[in-house]
Amino acid sequence: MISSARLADICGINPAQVRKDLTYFGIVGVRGVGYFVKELLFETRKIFGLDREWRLGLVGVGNLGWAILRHAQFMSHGYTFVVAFDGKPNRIGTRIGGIEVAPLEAMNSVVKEKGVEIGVIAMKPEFAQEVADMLVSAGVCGILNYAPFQIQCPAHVFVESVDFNLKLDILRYRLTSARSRGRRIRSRPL
Amino acid sequence: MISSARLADICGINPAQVRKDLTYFGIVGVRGVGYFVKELLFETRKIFGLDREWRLGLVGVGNLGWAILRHAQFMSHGYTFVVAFDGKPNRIGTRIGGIEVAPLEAMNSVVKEKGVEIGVIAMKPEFAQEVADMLVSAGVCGILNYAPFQIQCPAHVFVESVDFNLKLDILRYRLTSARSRGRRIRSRPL
DNA sequence: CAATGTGAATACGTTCACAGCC
DNA sequence: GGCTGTGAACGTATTCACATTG
Repeated sequence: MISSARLADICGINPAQVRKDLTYFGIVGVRGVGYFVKELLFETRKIFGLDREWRLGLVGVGNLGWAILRHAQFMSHGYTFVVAFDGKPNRIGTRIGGIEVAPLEAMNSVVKEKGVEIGVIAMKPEFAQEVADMLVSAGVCGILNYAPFQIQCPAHVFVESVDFNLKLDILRYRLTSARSRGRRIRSRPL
Repeated sequence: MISSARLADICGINPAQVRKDLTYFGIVGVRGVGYFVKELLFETRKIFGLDREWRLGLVGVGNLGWAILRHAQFMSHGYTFVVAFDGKPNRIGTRIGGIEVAPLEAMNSVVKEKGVEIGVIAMKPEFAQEVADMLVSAGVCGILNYAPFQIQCPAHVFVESVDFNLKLDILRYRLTSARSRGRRIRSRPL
């Protein structure tokens, strides 16, 4: 068993928050004791869709594509890359990490055939929208976009974009504001 | 000039929000007219530390490291990679995109010599902490961590981690909750 | 007793609305 | 007239506090 206090401590949040969140998802504990770890794991995995394997298709097998696949193999949790697509002829037909590299033109049929549910875009930004359109018309229900381009999709397709620069921006902001704060304190100690 | 209404429209938020945020940073507009675009750009760039070049050092020149460098070259905004480090002997001494690859052991001296301010970790998770410690003792003031490992650093060093899986988790959560919501609606139309 | 479940209290972020100014 | 700057109003998220229960 585990208490909300311990969970909160691990996450660095308030115990009441943990309890509120868990009840929101219908997870109840035992008064005076805590929550069943096993139930907690089972339910949270279900909530995040980890109770089944999602079928992913990679688009673009450059450096980034490779890195994503490696990462996926390292910590595969609830998803599998079932196919990869690329535009470069010399890459077609090769296999990376046991996954077949198919031509972009074959996307429509291959997505249906292999049952790809989520498309992962790792292309140059100039092709991102084009590739997204192809994925949508091929019938994926979600897109994970790693290209530095704001892609546009119909409402029924869920899109999440990974911005490589966002965290760097945050870091620079925090570094600059920390410095100017320091300066201000020195000159005007409130 | 540009109005808060137009800025809000572009960002998909409320005009009052834009004005509140801008005044927070001391940016004031002209009543009845709007904000000076030039001033806005100048000030916001300053806020995000884009008014100068940050000197970055890459640690790990595998697929991910390459992808990060490529990305940086593509949209270089306020930062430059001045050096790369790697543990593999066959990579040392080579140059990737005009940047020298130095051995990990040389980090302490090279970071000081080249004036590296932010270290970018693109190593396997098992080496992430070790490399972070090296960067800290070499004197970087910030770390951008791409490895799937929660690194621990002293308080004076700012750390931001890029989680490759977070957005995929969100996507799966949204997809599952959308489906169960749909199911519920069909069986119990409220 | 110890820790949950939850209404009440509080804090916070967002939006409204309008006086003030160009 | 039009748009800013901002106090007040509002809504939502977080935290408190305590009755409740195994």
